[in-house]
Amino acid sequence: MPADAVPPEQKAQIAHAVRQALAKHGYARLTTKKVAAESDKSEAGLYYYYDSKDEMIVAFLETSVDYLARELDEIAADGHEERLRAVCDLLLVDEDDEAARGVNIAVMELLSHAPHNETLREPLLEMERHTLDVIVDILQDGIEEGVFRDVDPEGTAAFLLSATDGYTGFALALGMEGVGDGLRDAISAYIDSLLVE
Amino acid sequence: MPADAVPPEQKAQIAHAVRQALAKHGYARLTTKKVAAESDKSEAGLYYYYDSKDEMIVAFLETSVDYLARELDEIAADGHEERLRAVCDLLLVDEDDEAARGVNIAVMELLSHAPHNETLREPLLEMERHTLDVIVDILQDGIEEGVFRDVDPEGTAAFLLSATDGYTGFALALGMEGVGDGLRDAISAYIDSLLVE
DNA sequence: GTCTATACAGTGATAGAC
DNA sequence: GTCTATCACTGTATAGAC
Repeated sequence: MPADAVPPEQKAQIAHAVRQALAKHGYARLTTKKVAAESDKSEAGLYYYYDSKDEMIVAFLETSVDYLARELDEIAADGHEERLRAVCDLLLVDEDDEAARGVNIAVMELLSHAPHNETLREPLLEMERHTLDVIVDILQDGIEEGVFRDVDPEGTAAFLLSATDGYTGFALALGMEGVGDGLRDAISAYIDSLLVE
Repeated sequence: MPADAVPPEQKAQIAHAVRQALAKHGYARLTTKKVAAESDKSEAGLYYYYDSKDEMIVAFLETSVDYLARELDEIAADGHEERLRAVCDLLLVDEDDEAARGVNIAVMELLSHAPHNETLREPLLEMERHTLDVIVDILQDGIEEGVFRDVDPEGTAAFLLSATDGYTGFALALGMEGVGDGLRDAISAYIDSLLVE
């Protein structure tokens, strides 16, 4: 079946199973058998809807992109400064949130494998690109309205997104305890430094 | 053979082959056949020295830890500010350096898989821990000597390391062109903000 | 649509010749 | 020490019954 013809309900179910399996086993050890085990279907049942394992992962990624975009969109914060803080807070995964941690680390693994897998690259690129754009927009608006200093929005956004992504990749994945709090404070202080006096 | 009994010359050769294979194929698609293809040995030849594929990867990681530690140690820079800038410059891989890029992305992938692979976790933890300590030391010394403001060294170091790691994971792996320059400038400006007036 | 059974291509690791 | 040959197993994907 063409991937875009999969019924939404089935797509959501399979994406969820991929999500669970990825969080449990990581991408390198992900198998269709493990995805099936997390779903209410057999392996063959999955292949009725998707033609390959990669397409199932793409379904998960597309669902994640939508979810993250909605989360970012629904942030209720007054003013550009508070919005920026809220976005960073959202992206800096709580190390005690077991589920979110596993999924975030898995996405990091997919990201690192993107150079070798064209199929996964596109949805991942859209995910990062969109998040980056959200931050850039906040910065631009804030600069125009005199909230933030006249910094380069693109570079500053890349800095913040790199830091939140990197935190997942090195501190969360390795279980470095205590790093998160200091990092949160440092990012908060950095945002302070972006404000006009 | 116990891993610590492998002759240094053989360890270096195998580590190099793992390095090449990882850069070409990534961790998720790494096979002993591909490692052998990058070396002057057969698959069985590799197993004469190491008892498992994971041990070969650990050999690569240990070699990388040593190499990075030496690079950090050999940085010739006057003063704490310049040292900090040099370290960040070293950690922010040049996107045009094909070889370094591939290896760095592969390490990121290993990092993301660490939660699911105990064997790899230890050398990776040491790698990140050591780099973090180097940055913390520079910051502490600089603060004592009145070069840097009285910031939290741990949090600030975590911020910088997260940013450089994250850059590899999201911008380099996805081939986001142009992000690197803006990020470099933003980090440079951040380091400016750490200095006393 | 969903299942069981299975084809078929690797994969990690070993045996045994040299 | 290094190789060729091979084994047991797992992985993706498909066939065909229901």
